[in-house]
Amino acid sequence: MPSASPLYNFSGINNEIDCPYRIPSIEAQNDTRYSSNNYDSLQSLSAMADQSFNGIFSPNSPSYSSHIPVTSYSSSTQSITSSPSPYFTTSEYNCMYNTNLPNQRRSCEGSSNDSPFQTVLSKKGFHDSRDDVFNEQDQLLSWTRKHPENWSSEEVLDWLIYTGQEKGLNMSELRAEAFQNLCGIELCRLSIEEFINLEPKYGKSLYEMLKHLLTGLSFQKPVDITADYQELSPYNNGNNNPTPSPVRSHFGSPAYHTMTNRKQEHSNYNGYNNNTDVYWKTERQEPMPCDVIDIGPYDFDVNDHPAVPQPTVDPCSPEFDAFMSGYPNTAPVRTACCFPGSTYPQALPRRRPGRPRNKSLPGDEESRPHKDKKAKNQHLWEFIYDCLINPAYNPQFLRWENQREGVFRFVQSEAVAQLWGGFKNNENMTYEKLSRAMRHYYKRGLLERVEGRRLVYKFSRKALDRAREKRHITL
DNA sequence: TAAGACTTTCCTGGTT
DNA sequence: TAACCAGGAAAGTCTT
Repeated sequence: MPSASPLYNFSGINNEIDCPYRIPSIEAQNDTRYSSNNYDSLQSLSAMADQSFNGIFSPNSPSYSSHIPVTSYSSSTQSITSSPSPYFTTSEYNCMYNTNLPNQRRSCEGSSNDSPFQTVLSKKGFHDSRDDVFNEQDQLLSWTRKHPENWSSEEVLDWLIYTGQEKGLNMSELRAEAFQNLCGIELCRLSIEEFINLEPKYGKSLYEMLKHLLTGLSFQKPVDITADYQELSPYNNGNNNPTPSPVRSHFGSPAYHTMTNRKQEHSNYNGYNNNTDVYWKTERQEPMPCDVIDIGPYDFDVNDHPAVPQPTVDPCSPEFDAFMSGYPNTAPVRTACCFPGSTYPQALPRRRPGRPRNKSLPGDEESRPHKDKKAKNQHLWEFIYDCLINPAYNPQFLRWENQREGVFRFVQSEAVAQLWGGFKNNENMTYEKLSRAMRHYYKRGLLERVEGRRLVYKFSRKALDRAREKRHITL
């Protein structure tokens, strides 16, 4: 089985499939200029890594620098090592920075070729592609945009490496591989003793840093979820912020409207407000005025959480068994965020299917994310069905109205659209578009109209039979 | 290589 | 007014 991350290769150690369906944020595009919530990024980041990035991470830095930790795994020592140059700029991305000396730039001529440590860039063969660089950055820093409980096993490692570097741990001694089979929720549930057991030398420090990180987080109030949800949410720390979800606040306007306006908004935006709370109360969605990879904000809300204990699928039911069958050796909580057969998208050059966006729209070329990853080959209606039988998404995002008859309802239509968009590597997906695709199924006899009911659809018998047969579900 | 399937995007117009 | 629904049209990828 391949390693969970192409960046970490622990030979001989089993990795498990991680959560493939994640709501991508608007800033999960090729850069992370789209800051996105009320989480005080700089404060929490400093809690995790008290080294200052000084000018390098200054949001208003005119250098337009982007930074990315660079790590590699040594097959000979079975340990992860960090490049002495864990950062590079995208404007000069053949130049390297020293994490321990954040302001000290190394020679631009000094590539990693002289180093036993492999860099991201060297892994990519020094593609002269800014897009690839951004994608890689986004991949390595994706953990910064989620609650730790939402981290995939890759992101656990990303956090581990990043934190180890920033805390100045001896990375050659850090047993990162011991954590590689843990997803975020499992990591968060580890006791200090278990941390130490996994990593005798640094386990205590890592545990404390994780707890520090967790206690520094603030969470957003769900938009469509009931008060019960609030109470159930493990993130409800009594400090719910009424700030609308950045993800959902983005949903309100059609994509073309966003595209149309973004460039203008961008051009009008005169500075990044470090007070992310204020930033999000203004519901700004435009990019920050520089290409800084902002490792601070967590791009998630409580709705993007796999452990919400509201399953409607009876754990004893055949559906649940079918759902779980793809993960024979994993715990329910973990498998609840996974889908059988799903893997992380491969970074293959490819155009996104469908009609190209109107190039005449202002700002299109700049705001349009680069979708170069291969989308999974699954049909939308099957995706919807899978979500419906997944307690991680039902009833949080969509739910059965009549499971036997195949009638279901979108609870958070835009969130489902974002899930679908994430699945297809298309961050521009909206419910508008998803619903259009759904309506095509009427003609094909896979969906039947449910008159007079908004957000309610019905699988045809044909679709139900096909889906249930494929998943060995009997009702 | 072609054709059909499928999805995405854009759009207009209508309803709630 | 916003959100949703309906469906035509175009254009792309994917599968066979």
